[in-house]
Amino acid sequence: MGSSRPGTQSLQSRTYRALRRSILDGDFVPGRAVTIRGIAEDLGISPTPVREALRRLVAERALTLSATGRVSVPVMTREKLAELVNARICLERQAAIDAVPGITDRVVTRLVRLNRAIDRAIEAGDHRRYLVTHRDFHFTLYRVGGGEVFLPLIESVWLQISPFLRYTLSGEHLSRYNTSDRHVEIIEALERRDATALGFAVEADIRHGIGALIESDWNRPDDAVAGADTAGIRTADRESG
Amino acid sequence: MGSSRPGTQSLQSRTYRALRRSILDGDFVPGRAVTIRGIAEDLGISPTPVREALRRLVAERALTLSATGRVSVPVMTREKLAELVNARICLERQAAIDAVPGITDRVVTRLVRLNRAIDRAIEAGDHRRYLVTHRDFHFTLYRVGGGEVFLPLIESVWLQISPFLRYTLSGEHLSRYNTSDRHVEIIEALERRDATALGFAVEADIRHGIGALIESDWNRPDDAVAGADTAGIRTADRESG
DNA sequence: AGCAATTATTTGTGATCACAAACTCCCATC
DNA sequence: GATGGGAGTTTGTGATCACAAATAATTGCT
Repeated sequence: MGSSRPGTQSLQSRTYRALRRSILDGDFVPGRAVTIRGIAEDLGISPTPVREALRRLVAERALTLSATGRVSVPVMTREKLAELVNARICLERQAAIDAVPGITDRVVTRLVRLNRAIDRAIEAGDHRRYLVTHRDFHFTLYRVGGGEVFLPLIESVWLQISPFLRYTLSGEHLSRYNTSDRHVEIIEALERRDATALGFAVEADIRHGIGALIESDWNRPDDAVAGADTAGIRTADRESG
Repeated sequence: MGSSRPGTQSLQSRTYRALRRSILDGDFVPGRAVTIRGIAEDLGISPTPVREALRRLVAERALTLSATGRVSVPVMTREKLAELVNARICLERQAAIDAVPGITDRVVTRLVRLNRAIDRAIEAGDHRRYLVTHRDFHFTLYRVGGGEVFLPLIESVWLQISPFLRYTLSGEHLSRYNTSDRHVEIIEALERRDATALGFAVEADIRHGIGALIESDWNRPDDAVAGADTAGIRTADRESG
């Protein structure tokens, strides 16, 4: 329909995916406003599909909609972060446990390989690569359990946390709070097909990986980070002058 | 903006709310298709706000989007229902536990009153009133814990279960599987501010309330139910001929 | 009558436009 | 110099239109 060639996905869907990836990769700075026309111009399309993509991200709580209709990247609060950590523990522990019956050696091997990739990213100080491989590790595990219910819920939580990770996983934090050790626990529990141990390992991974950051100086000013248009997405300034 | 009077919410928002309520109240029959133009005509508005409202509900997994762009009410499967029950247990147990510190006698009194209203609805065989009061009971509890993270997640799960409840909570099922007893356990745990007991009570409520229906004959044909336009929403037939 | 091909209708998609609310910027005033 | 008001700009909203894909209806053939 519309002016799309057969086999090509809808513009709104591609826009959504591009924005979503940008958010997960940490390109979106909390507090900044995202305008429909701004993104539409950057992508060379009309505002219509952009509007829908943004509304979808708002529905998934990745972006917030102000009372005046402005879409912006949500600002993290301590209370919200604590809730998000709790939600991650709830959902991901269950998703991991549900995955146990479907775990094969092949999956474990892949997780081991991903874990090495995470270590390499940390060693190289590659912030973006760390995010991608870390995300891949977790969702590779959760996808085993099938999960047309849990996966979207977990993705929503990750989308809400991702813009905040930009502050915490940069620079020295990247090495300090690395989650590799806990991932080893996860892998060991998987090799034993031990659901209980896996649940504890996942909880420990989340709690110590992100939960430990609740009390750190994560409320840094926006100007500490720049270059938010890595994926061709422009985020308009909110407060300037 | 647009042609809305000041103080009036956007058309898309009101449309979303109307559709959402219809879904939660069980007016949407699984398997039926919902068309943008159909709803727009019923509401006397243009397709634009309806499209966005539908996409938002799709994002919240209340409706599904087929590969051809058709929006329809999702059909429940056993696997999906089992997952939804698990998700409810995960999320709502945690939300209830988080609510304990904020519980006041006033809240408990209100829950007791709502529980009586649920009993009255069951006694009267009032299907819709049961759904409304039952929902009010649970969300009154979960709202105490604040929860700008948990509440949307829980609402998403409820939206996914609601169209299915239409089949189970009608007729004799309404009295057989009533959840009043478990609600009493919840209230007693709240009076004692006992978070652990509350968690178990919530889990038992969900597991016995809906989980017990997994094995019953819930896959009834669509023609068993009619009159899906109680809230002025028309749902177009999917397969006809 | 049963079935396949064709036509007709419905439906989603994306662009464009008009409008009003919100925001920005600038200047006058205290 | 800080503050309040007003003009200009930006931005979201909703309606309308054109187009193509998908579905439904119909026709024609065996």
